[in-house]
Amino acid sequence: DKANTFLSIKMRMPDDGPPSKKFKYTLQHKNNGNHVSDKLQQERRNLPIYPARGKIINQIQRLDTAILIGETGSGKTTQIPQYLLEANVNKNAIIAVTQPRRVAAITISQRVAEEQGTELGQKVGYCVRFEDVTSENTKIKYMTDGMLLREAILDPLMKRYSIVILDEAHERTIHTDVLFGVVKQAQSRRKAKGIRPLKILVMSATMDVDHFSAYFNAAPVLYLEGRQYPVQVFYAPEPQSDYTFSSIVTLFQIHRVEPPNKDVLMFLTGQEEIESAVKTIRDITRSTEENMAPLVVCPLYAALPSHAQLKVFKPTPRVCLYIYLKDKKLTDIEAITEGCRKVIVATNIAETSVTIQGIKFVIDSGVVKAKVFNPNSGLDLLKVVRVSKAQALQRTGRAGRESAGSCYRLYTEQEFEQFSDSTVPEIQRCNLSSVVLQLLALGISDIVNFDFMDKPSTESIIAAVHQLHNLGAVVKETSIKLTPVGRKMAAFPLEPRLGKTLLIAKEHNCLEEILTIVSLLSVDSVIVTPQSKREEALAARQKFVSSEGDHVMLLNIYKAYKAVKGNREWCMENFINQRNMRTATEVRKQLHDICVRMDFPVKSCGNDSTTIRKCLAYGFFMNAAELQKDGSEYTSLSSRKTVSIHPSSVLFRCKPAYVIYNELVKTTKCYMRDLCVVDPDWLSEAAPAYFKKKKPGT
DNA sequence: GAGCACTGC
Repeated sequence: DKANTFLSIKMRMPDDGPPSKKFKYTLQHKNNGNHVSDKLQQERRNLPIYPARGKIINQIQRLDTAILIGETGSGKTTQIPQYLLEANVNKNAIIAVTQPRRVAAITISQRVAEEQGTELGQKVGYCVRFEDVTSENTKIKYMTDGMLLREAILDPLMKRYSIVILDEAHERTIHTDVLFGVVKQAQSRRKAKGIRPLKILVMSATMDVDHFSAYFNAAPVLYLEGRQYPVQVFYAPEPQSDYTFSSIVTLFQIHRVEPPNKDVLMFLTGQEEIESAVKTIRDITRSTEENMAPLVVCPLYAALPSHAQLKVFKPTPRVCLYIYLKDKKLTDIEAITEGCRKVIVATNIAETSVTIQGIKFVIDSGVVKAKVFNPNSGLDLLKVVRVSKAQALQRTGRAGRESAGSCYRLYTEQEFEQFSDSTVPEIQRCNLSSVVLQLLALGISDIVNFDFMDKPSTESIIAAVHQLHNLGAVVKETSIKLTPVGRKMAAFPLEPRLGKTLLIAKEHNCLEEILTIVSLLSVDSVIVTPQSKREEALAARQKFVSSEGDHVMLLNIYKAYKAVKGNREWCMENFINQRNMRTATEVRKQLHDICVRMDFPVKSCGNDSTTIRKCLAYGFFMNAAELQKDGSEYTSLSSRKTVSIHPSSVLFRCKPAYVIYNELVKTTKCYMRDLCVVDPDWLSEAAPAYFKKKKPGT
């Protein structure tokens, strides 16, 4: 019945006109087959960045550090490394170009290799986790920011690079933020030591230029012009109480008046909300009496199976003519026959990670689901919050990538003015234990005074150091120092607790099993429980269940998965997410290789699950809880807070006296997720000092 | 008896 009111929102233009000049043309990457060079070279010369080529080279030639502002797609990411290479600004050494995402590093390097007329992995290559496609001939190396950071642990001066380009710096990923300080330090140390100079190029699409420049010792800023398409912005005339409803209303408002070949991108917050909106939209199109063009509705979020994600990229099909022929004029039909409309209902995955062709309309709810971290409680909380102005702008820009478009903001202009300018950098929002461990491994001991562009709070740094201290990774002398244990932990791409658990497993000769468990804990859940087939899923899972907890069950699942060689049908039948299982297998292989390199004997303890649980207790003693006297709930041993067993755990409805858990999530209650039954004696053995006041089980 | 934004090593 809500559907009948869908003209209730009237949009109006902002007083000062659309902020459309911000949005620029996007380079379309096409594979041109065999006759590469001439056509590709011509395409390169046609890019808006091309006329600025000489100037850019000159500037970078004489500068140590430069900041380059240009919208995504101005061609800067593909062209600038090539310009520098062609003018040999890199002096025959390697140019590193970082990207926040794997897929970007891979696809961009493919394109650049093509433009250079070389095989990928030769002059141009890429390096991301699990994949190193470079050789000794590689001069331009695209890589994830996290990869360069990990390399820096082995070589803090980054000696193999003469130029480091930090691309998409405005995204402020935790890795880019740490790299800012690390490259700056490498540059000045190399200068002091008389080693070949290191040039730093920071590329960003941000408006926050002054902040970047000030941080890099007033580095000059180069601006890039690009082609642009205007996006008209509309605001809601009054605050909206139900953004999902308003989004759907707006969609149909667009759908009734606009030519149907123009697709719509709608931003909502999460899987459940998206699926319900998709259903509502489909129901309305089915039940309406109006002659509307058909709508193809596609949900899009990261957890969606990849085959369903691919639907988004399919060209929108031609329209079913018969719907319109009966009472429409021919002129109307012409407009309609260009295609029916596709509407994509997405999370913020469509802001940066996924680019869809043909979007002319964006509907922005103005909200996003974000992780909020509280350093005092150590609790992560997933909350629906307002987007930042920068994020809203990013969403708006998605409407103008190929031609002019429109963006409907489901908030008033006054509300927009209240949004924060930019999203709080990740480094100020999350648990820092991994970052602190990495910085210490890089030889940086004074973390509180490290040269961050935006400092994380002192409390969160102290909390991280504290955790590392409890794990025996650091000692506090005159300064904070990494112990041999901490040094080994830093070698693994794992959060510190999991890294420590591996080291313990080595001592207990059960690395074989713990490698599996740790890998499964560090990827997204491999267990699927669809609402519609809940009973079926639980029945299928029954054969893996263990009374000792979720970790042992995960191990059982992995063994069964390996026994059928990762068979797809088996995964379907057993409600196992094959994609995440494959990732876990890759993680395991990587961790295994590191163990071998470090001369760790990878031994199996067979079916001795007690040893496995003991290792987990030794590594996770900070995440332990005891059953309360009345047997109803648990008390966390570290914070003395009341916590409960998450209903997804195999231990739900069981009442073991002591458990350790992988993580705590706060929703309606404080829930422990991924639990393992432990003996209280193991906890006090693991950390006698930690449990000095009260020994568990006494 | 609950509910899982998005990346990355």
